[in-house]
Amino acid sequence: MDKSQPENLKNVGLKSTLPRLKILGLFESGQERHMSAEDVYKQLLSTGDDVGLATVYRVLTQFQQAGLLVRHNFEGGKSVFELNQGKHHDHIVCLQCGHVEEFYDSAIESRQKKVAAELGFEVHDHSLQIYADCTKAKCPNKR
Amino acid sequence: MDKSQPENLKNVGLKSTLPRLKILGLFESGQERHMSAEDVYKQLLSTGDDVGLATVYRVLTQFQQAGLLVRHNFEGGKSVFELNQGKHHDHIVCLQCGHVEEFYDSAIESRQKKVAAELGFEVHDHSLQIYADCTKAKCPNKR
DNA sequence: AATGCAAATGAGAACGATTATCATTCACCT
DNA sequence: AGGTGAATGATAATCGTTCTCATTTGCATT
Repeated sequence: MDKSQPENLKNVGLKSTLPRLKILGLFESGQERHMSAEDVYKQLLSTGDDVGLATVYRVLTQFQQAGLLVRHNFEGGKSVFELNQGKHHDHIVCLQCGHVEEFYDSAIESRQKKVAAELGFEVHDHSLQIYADCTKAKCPNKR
Repeated sequence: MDKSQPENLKNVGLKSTLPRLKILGLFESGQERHMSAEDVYKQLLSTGDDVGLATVYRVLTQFQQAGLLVRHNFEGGKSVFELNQGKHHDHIVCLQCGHVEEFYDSAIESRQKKVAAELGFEVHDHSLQIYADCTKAKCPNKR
């Protein structure tokens, strides 16, 4: 199984504490790929692995800064995190069910770099979301 | 000059009241293209055209729903609005000074449609922001 | 294995952006 | 001009998130 080795945390300069191991383990379990702080908090509560909400927020931010997680700001105000698996991608978010699908398009990526360069900007990051209705059967069509 | 004709509001089904005319006029004045609710509120205060903050929020949302304004959710939590002038575009946001530059790239647009279609989604909307450092002299490099 | 200490945690207060409530005021029709 | 339902403004409430600070914990050292 996946056991979120303490080494993972040590390697990025974070002391391996119980709350941090539980939170990382939750992302590594692969149950849910995209989770908000609230999602993580409730998930841990439900399994009896209580971690304070403040700690969840702190740890998620630390993990993001350490590069273990990636933060997304979709519509709706709240931040969503996912495990950073190296390969950058963008998202399509279903407006009906909230389901998130990932995609990568090299043409889009390269055009972005070109456009920014032409305007005299040095790109740090970008954020692309497509909001759509997912027409597939698997869409429960319900938030 | 620009006088935000009452007709503009009537046409979209909104009673033309003083607060609404002032807010629309502010966007039409072209002083500042991208403004948050707070920006609008302060701007109106500074010219003595007092409008309650709650009203600013309400009116901005109504204008967005009516299609007069477009709402953007850049990083940083607060919503930013701009006059809807028909032509869609994306944004580059300077992480130093917060300056916003607009761009449109048809290659990016068409690739998005294609990608979504391949994944079985019906696109409603999309949101693309490039976060960068603006290297131009005009950048005050300060938030 | 016991000790010490800085770093991490948790409970709750505080915060910033936004929305809801509700009494008062206004736009507009007759 | 007058009546009425919609719009406004002051304020309370809400939501996601961060801060504060007393207590606990990881872990290196005895």
